[in-house]
Amino acid sequence: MSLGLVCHWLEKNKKGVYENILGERSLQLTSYKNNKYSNDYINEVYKNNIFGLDKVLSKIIQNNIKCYRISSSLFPLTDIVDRNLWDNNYYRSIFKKYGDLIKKNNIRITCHPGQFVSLTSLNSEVIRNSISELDYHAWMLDSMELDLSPYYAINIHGGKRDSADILIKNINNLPNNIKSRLTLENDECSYNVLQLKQISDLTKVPICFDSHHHTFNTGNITLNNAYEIAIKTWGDIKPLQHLSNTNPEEYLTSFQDRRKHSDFVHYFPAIQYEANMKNEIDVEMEFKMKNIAIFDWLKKTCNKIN
DNA sequence: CGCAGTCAAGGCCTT
DNA sequence: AAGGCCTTGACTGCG
Repeated sequence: MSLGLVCHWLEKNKKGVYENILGERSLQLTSYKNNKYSNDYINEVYKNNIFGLDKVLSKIIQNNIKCYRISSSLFPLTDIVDRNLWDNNYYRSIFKKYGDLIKKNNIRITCHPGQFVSLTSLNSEVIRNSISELDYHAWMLDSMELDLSPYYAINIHGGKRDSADILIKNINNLPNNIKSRLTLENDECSYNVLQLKQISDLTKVPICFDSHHHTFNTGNITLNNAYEIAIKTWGDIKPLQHLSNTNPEEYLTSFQDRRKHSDFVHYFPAIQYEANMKNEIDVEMEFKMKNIAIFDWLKKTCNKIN
């Protein structure tokens, strides 16, 4: 199934409340600075999270899901803790095992580092932190021995608007294990598909088309046109795209309500839907209800056909 | 145990 | 000026 799952797999707990089976734990900077975390404690959190990933991988294999975005917070505070706490042979070997499983089952793995990755900031510290964050994601993919290709995407946004020159320069200076996997996603405010196209032409970084974001920042081109432009940046590689929806009841309210992602699928642009049905593109399903939303959608479309 | 307030980070839009 | 949102809610302290 080329509908992609994003990070979490939800299941009902004993109380009937949906929970992420990954059981991801995090660390807080303030507590870290106050020496509340021993190395053992940090290691315990990392171990908990990496074994949580094993549970999710089992689920997606059982359910024939072929595209999965790995959570960016398996190893919290990577850029602050002693690097050896996460970049070591033990965790490498576990990721290697996951990589074998992933390749055996033909699963596409992607990552999407957070909004704090900005390669266009005017603050050099922000650029440094961004590269450090990207390095961590590339390390994960390297440890899984996944190809240096945007098929295994490290997907980011453009950051600060009107900074194409800075973005191109900083992308071209990235280490190869980051750059060769990088993809650029159109966003609601700063970079639409047309703007990314120019950057893509000069960096060879393909465009991860987000149909929801496009509706906020069209660049005066149609969704179908934007779709086609993005598709062409991928060459022979199967394009990666995103789908999310506005909650129907919030359709006419404020910008910030409309940009929020709905729990379930309400609509799927025809051009994306058809390409996905033909298995020409992978579509990551950015719905709050995760796997539940994917299967709810499949059930609904089945009912339509029958 | 449940609950409320809080949490590292960028950049944008709304109010 | 401050709050909310995005990717991905979880942690902490209090009663």
